[in-house]
Amino acid sequence: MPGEVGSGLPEVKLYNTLTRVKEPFAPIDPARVRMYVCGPTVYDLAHIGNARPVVVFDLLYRVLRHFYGADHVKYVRNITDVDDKINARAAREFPDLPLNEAIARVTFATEAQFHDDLEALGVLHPDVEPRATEHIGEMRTLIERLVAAGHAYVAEDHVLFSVPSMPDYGALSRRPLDEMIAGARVDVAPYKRDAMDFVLWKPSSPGEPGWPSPAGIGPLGRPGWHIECSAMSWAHLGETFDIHGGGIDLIFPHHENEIAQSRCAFHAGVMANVWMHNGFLQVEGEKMSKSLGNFVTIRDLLADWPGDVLRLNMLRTHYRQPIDWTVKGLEESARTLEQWFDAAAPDAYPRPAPAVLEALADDLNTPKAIAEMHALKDHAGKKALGGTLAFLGFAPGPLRAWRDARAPALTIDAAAIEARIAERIEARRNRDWAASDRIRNELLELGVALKDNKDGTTTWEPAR
RNA sequence: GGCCACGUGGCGGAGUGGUUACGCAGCGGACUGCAAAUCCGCGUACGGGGGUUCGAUUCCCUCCGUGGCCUCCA
Repeated sequence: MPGEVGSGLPEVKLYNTLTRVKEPFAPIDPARVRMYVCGPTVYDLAHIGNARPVVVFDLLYRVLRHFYGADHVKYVRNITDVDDKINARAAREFPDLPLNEAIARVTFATEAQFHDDLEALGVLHPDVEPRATEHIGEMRTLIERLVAAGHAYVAEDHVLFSVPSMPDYGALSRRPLDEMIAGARVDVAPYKRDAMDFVLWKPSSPGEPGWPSPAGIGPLGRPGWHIECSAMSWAHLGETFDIHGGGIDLIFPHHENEIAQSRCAFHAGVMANVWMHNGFLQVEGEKMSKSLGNFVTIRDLLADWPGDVLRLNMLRTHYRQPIDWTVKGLEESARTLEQWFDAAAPDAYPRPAPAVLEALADDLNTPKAIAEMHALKDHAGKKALGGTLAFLGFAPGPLRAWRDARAPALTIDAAAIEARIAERIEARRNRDWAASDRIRNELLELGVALKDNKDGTTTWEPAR
């Protein structure tokens, strides 16, 4: 069994937000490693910040598959397709359509865009990609259980989770309840028994998406924000599973509330054993926001860069650190990737070099892994580098196509270049350096860079 | 206001209680008619102030700065 002592594989260690410590990863069942990652709410084009968890947890997925076997890891990443932001966008975008039809258009189109983006980023498909609207039944079941157990109550056709009913609420975000209440800046809905209580289910007005409500509520309703992840992880991974991931901003309230719902519904001590959170992303040193005008979608970036460059740029920073997304960084990433592909042996199997794997096993230390890849390039590790690149999901084709497309169009054809080179070789033979340099400069003006090789030949390539 | 992160050399970015990160840029050398490319080599660092310690960039306190969460958010 991979991972056991003596197998030669390093131990997988992961930083756990629950304990705030890096700990050895021990799956509940090594034959069935289970991971859930919060996917997008499909109301708008995904931005580069959305890409971070996708890329990071794709890498973790690859590492886990390597350690435990591809058939022994189950990765679930959901699509949240019921949400008031979706409703608002749909009403704005398609004011003449019935709301439900407008919503279907928004979610369908956004999900398709998201999948296109991820395709270009080269991430693997999760094993299951459930949609929230396909799991309304599980949500109702969870809510019924919570009401029956006294962890939730009905008020004005809403169902609310009773936070005080859970003594250790707040363990993930480490927020003592009294402090949260003291710092609360929101108006508390009058039907809440406690300011911290959150919505599990709410009534829908006519025209809004609605489903039969739980807990004896008459009007149709729709789920609150957090219940869908409890329902989908339960449906596909069970009551308790190994890893739950997402962006650091989801720690509170989203993940805290997921934990509350799932643990109280199942009377379980844990929902997931390991909670992992990727850090935030800034753009050119500033917070990304629509008002600042620096809101960068994945689609925008893919217009200028191959997906692999975006991937590498994402992984140059450790996943828990903040990352500053810059054009300069992208240029450096592109150059690094080009060097690797130029050096790597092309026919290698997709498998990580041991030193790279060791770095990745240590809480996805990608900067260390990248350093090890540079070492492979420099020494007798060209085949291992190729295998590592393939393991990480990098393929040379798109980068080469991008590089070719990016080079300025040559206004001179290859035969003419060769003729000029021959001319220059003749000039050099005659020690006519002025003529030689003139030809070289003229060609450079035309976008052709000459290289005088040690064997006396001269070759050319498009100037960068 | 409350809570939580982060602050490493020109830039990006790991890591560690005492010894090389790594990459980019820069500098020097080799090669070259001169370059380019390539190869070899080199440098500068751990936000400020206290404390613990034989010794701290690494632990503790504090201050400053940046960012995040507390409301939708990856």
